[in-house]
Amino acid sequence: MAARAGVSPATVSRFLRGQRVRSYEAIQTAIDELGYWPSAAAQSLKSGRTNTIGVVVPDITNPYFAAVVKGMESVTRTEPYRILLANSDESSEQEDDVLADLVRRVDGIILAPATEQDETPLHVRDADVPLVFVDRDLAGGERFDAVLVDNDGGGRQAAEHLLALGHTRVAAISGSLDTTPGRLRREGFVSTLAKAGVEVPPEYDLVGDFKEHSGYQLTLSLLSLPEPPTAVFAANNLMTLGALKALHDMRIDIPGQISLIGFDDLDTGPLLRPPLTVVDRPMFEQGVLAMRLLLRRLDPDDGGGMASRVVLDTKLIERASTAPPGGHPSPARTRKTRSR
Amino acid sequence: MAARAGVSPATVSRFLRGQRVRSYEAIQTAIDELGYWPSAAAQSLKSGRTNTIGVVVPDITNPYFAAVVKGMESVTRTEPYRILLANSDESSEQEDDVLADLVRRVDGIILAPATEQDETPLHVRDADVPLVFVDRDLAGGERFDAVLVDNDGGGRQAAEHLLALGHTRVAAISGSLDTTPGRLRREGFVSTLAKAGVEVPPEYDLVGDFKEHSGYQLTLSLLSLPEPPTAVFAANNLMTLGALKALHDMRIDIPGQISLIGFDDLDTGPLLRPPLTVVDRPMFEQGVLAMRLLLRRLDPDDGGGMASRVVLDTKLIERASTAPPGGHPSPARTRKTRSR
DNA sequence: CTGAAAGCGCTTACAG
DNA sequence: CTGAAAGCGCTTACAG
Repeated sequence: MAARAGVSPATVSRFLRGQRVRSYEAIQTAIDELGYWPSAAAQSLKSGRTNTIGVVVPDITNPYFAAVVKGMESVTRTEPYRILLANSDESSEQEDDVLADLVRRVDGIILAPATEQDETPLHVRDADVPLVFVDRDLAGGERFDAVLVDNDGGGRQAAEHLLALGHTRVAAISGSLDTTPGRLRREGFVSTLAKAGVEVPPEYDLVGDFKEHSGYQLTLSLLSLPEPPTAVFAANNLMTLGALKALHDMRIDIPGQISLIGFDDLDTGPLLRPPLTVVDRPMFEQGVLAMRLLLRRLDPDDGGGMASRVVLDTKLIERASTAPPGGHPSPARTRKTRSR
Repeated sequence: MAARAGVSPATVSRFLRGQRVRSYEAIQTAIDELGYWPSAAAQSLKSGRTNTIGVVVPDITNPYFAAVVKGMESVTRTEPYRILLANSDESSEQEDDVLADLVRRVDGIILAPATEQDETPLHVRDADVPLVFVDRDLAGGERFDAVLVDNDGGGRQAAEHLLALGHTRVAAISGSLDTTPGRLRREGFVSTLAKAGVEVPPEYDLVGDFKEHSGYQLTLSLLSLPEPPTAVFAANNLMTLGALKALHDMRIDIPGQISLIGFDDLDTGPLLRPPLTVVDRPMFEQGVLAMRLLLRRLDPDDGGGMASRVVLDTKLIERASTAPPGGHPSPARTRKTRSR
C-alpha cells in the first residue's frame, strides 16, 4: 500500500489519522485503487485495544434481552465499538467457556450471569477487562458496575395487586433461585403475602428456570393439585407465556378461574387472550445504561472510581388477566386498560 | 510469560498447541499464576484470521431475526468462531457504515440486506471476505451463497387461503418493495389473486417498511376507506402485530369483519386475540444453514465452488384470524387449531 | 525438544 | 513534513 503510493507506511498512517501530509493525493488514489483498509488486528496489537465489547446474555430470543442488546447497540453505534454477542443458554458452563474466550478479544464485557454463585466472572477483571452486570447480579459482585431493577419491589407489586383483589390461594412459579431476579422476585412476592397473612404453601411455591417450558410444566402441576390456586405469579416473560399456554390447553378461564400476573411486558401483551397484567420494567434503557457505564470505564480519563450500582423501578400494568378470585370473568373490552 | 517459565516464547506457543514440551510443568505453573491468555490480536495478525463472523440484520428485536441469530450461534458454539452483531435498522446507510468496519474485523459476513439495490455488499468480497445472504437477496447477488425462503410461494399460499374462504375484497400491506421479501411476497400474493380474477385495487395495495408502526398506520388507512377490505395480508410479523393493534383499537371484529393473515409465526401466535393464521417458515434453521455455508467457505479445503442458493419452503398455519367474508365470527375455542 | 530470528501490519518517538 | 527503526505478541521454518 505504502509502496503503491510511493511513501512510507508511517506517512500512510499519518494521513489516515488526519495529519497533514504532502502526498495526500497519491495516497488517496492508492487507497481507492487497492480498496485498502488498515488491519484491525495490527492496530489492536499496537494499541492494546480491540474496540469490541463482549455481551453475554442467557438467551437472545428472549424479547427482554433482545431489547437490552438493542439498547446497548444504540450507544455503540456512534462510537468506534462493536458488539461481540454470545448466549449462555442459562448455563454457567457455557458462560465460563465463552468468557474465557471473550477476555482475549474484547475491551470490556457486559454480562447477565447464569447464576449468582459462579466465581468465574469475578476473575474477568484479573485480565484487566472491565465488567458490568446487567439484569442479574453476582454474589460478591458489589465491586462491579451493575444495572439492575428492583426485583424485590416488583415481586411486592405483584403480591399487593393480588392481595387487593382478594386472593388468598396464591402460587408463584419462580425462575432459578440461583439468579438474582429469580430469588428476589420470589422473596418480594412471598414476603409481602406473608405480611398480609397469606402463606404460600410448598405445593404453590414452585421453581423453574426462566424458560417457557418450565412455565408450562409448573402450571400444569398447579392445575393437578386437589385445590389449585386462584392466582399465579410467573417470574418472567417466557414463563408467563408457558403458563398462559398451559391454562389455554387445560381450558381454564382467565381470570375467571385463575388470575395470571407476569413479570416483564411483551410486545404482544395487550393482544393476548386475555391481555396480560404484568410487572413491567425498562428494557432498552437498561442496555443503554449498562453500555454507558462500561464505556466510561474504558475512557482513559476515568478515575477508576467506585462501582456504580443502578437500580431501576418496576411498574405494574393492569390488564385483564387478573380479577377477584372466583369473580365473573370480566370481558377484556369493558375493563379499562392501563397501558404506557 | 515465557520469562516467568524460563523458556522461550516459541516453547510456550508449542505447549499451547499441544506439542510435547520438556518444561511443561513450569509453563503450566506460569500460565496459572499469571492468568495468561495468548493475545487474540497477535494471533490474528500472524494468521490473518480473526475467528469472528460478522452478522448484520435489520433488527435484532424482531423475533424472526433473533431466532435466526440464535441458529447461527448454535453452529459457532462448537467452533472457535464468535459473532459480531450489528443492526442496520432497515437503513442502507447504517448497513454500509457497519460493513465497512466489519470487513476489517471478521473472516466472513452474513447479511440480511436493507434493500436489494444497495451495491456496497457486492464490494465486500473485494476485501476477500466471504459473504452469505440470509432472508433477503441482493440484485446482482446471484454469485453469493444465500439462504432464502420461497417468498413468492408464501404470498401465493396466503392468497389461495383467502380465495378458498371466498374473499374478493383483499388488501396487502407490504414491506419495502426494495427488499426481496417485500417485493416477492406482494407479487406472489397479488398475482395469485389476479389469476383467480380478484384484482387488488391501488387503495388496497399499500407499502410500508416491515416495522410495526407501518402495519398499524396502513391498517388504519384501510379502515378509513369507504369500502374497507374483508381480508388483509400483512408482510411480516411486526406489521401483522401493528395491524392487529389497529384492528383492536378500532374495535373491528376479527375475523367477523376483517380476516387477517400474517407472514412469519410468532411465539405468541396461538395465544393472541384471535389466534393468528400465518404463513410460517423456518427461522432457527435458516440461521444454521447460513452459518454452515459461511464456515464452509472459510474452510481452507473449500474448492471455492459455485454459490449455494438454498430456498426453503413456507407453510400455512390456519388459526382463527381468517374466516369467510362477513361470516359469523367463529369463537377461537371451537375452531380447530392446526399448529406445529 | 528448543531457541533465535523473521515477520504479520500497524503506530510513534526520534532524527532529519 | 517524512522516513527508518523499534516494538506490540504471537507463530513457524530453520538450525542446532
